[in-house]
Amino acid sequence: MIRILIADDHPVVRAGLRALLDTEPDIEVVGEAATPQEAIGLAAQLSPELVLMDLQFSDESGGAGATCAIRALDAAPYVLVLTNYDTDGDILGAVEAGASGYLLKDAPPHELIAAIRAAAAGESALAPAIAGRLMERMRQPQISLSVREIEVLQQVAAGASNTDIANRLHITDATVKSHLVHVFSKLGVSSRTAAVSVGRELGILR
Amino acid sequence: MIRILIADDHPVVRAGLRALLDTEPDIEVVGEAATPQEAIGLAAQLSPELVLMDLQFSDESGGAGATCAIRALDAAPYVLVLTNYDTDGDILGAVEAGASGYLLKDAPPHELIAAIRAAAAGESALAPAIAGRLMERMRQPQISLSVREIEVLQQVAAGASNTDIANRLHITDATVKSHLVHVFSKLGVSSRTAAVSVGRELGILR
DNA sequence: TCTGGGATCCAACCTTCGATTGATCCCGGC
DNA sequence: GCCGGGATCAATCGAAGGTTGGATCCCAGA
Repeated sequence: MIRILIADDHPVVRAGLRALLDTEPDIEVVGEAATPQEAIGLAAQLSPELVLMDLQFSDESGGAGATCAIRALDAAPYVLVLTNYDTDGDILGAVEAGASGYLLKDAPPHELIAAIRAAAAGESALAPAIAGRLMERMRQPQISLSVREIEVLQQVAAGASNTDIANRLHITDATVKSHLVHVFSKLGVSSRTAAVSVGRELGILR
Repeated sequence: MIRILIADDHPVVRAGLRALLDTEPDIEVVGEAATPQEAIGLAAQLSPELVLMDLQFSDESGGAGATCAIRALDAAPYVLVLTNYDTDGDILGAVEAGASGYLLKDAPPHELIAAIRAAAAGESALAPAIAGRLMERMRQPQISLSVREIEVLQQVAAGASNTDIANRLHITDATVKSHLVHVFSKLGVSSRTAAVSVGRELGILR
């Protein structure tokens, strides 16, 4: 019997998961959490074998932190991330936080249940689309921006002009441009708007 | 007995809605659709009294179009939009398409069921948060971009240059600039990146 | 030790963007 | 029918944005 805790802020999704999982004889849903905090508390209290964790919570504190906290518990349950989006940043964040798997909510039920069994057995379960993305990311050399470059890029994303950024960061606009050149080069683009777009995809920007 | 059609591309959500609604004696789920096209077809075929419609479908054709098509049917069922996000653009699109109500997926079940009963009775049902937003939007001078302007803005957000956009939309860059001038003016900005930033805040961009 | 790479800074060029003005066509409402 | 608004295009010009090149500083490693 696999004992499962569901953590999702949507009552509808919780009901759906429970309905889907109740048909499986070897799976038991032992609790439901509507917030990341509640998830951590219930995970410690109920000590399930697996936590089905949503990444997007309405209070924006996110499921990644909760995943991290749960994985740090004494009887650490496995965490299977179940989310709507397959952006690189989210995936990487979840994996780094210690998730055993990453599924999309539009996955067919049998895939979801197979992933649950795999994760409960200690294996890692990635949706095929996700696995592909991770591989692709591993293949290409790490894209890492310096702190300053990220600061500049954030200002750009907020709609600031080069001189705006220069004033706010107390440097000249020549320097801003210089930082941007490096950002462009690292992200493989050649305009500020494209940089913002790629930055979002990669999870550098929120 | 209220006969309902569920339209959502997530199996989990469909199961959840069905589970929640099955407990209500006067509500019957007569069908489930996983795509907007299927939703239109089943609505015509089953002629339910109400369609629970998701706005975000994976194939990006969107639930708004389906809502419009369903409302144009002979025995037009009411459409209750049920979605994750409360961005202004989505709400307005749904209301314009003829939705009787707009609910968020994180709404508590009793609220959902109350909304279903209200919508089936021909009343309009808005989640309180949504209603507030609509009110606020009505108060401040309408910011509405034309379809073409939104298309251009989306290209800008993706990082395209004016000539890129011109090629993709099969117009000249003079026209692109013209559209952008209007966008800037409507959004109260003076650069493409700022336009993207504001566009995101207003929910025009996703 | 010194050398090379990375981060930060700056300056002089060239290109693109945005403002401005003005024009035509089409469609729907008064 | 006339008017307004959306979509289309053109030409100009100054101001941003992007390119190239070079400067310093610091730290790790040959």
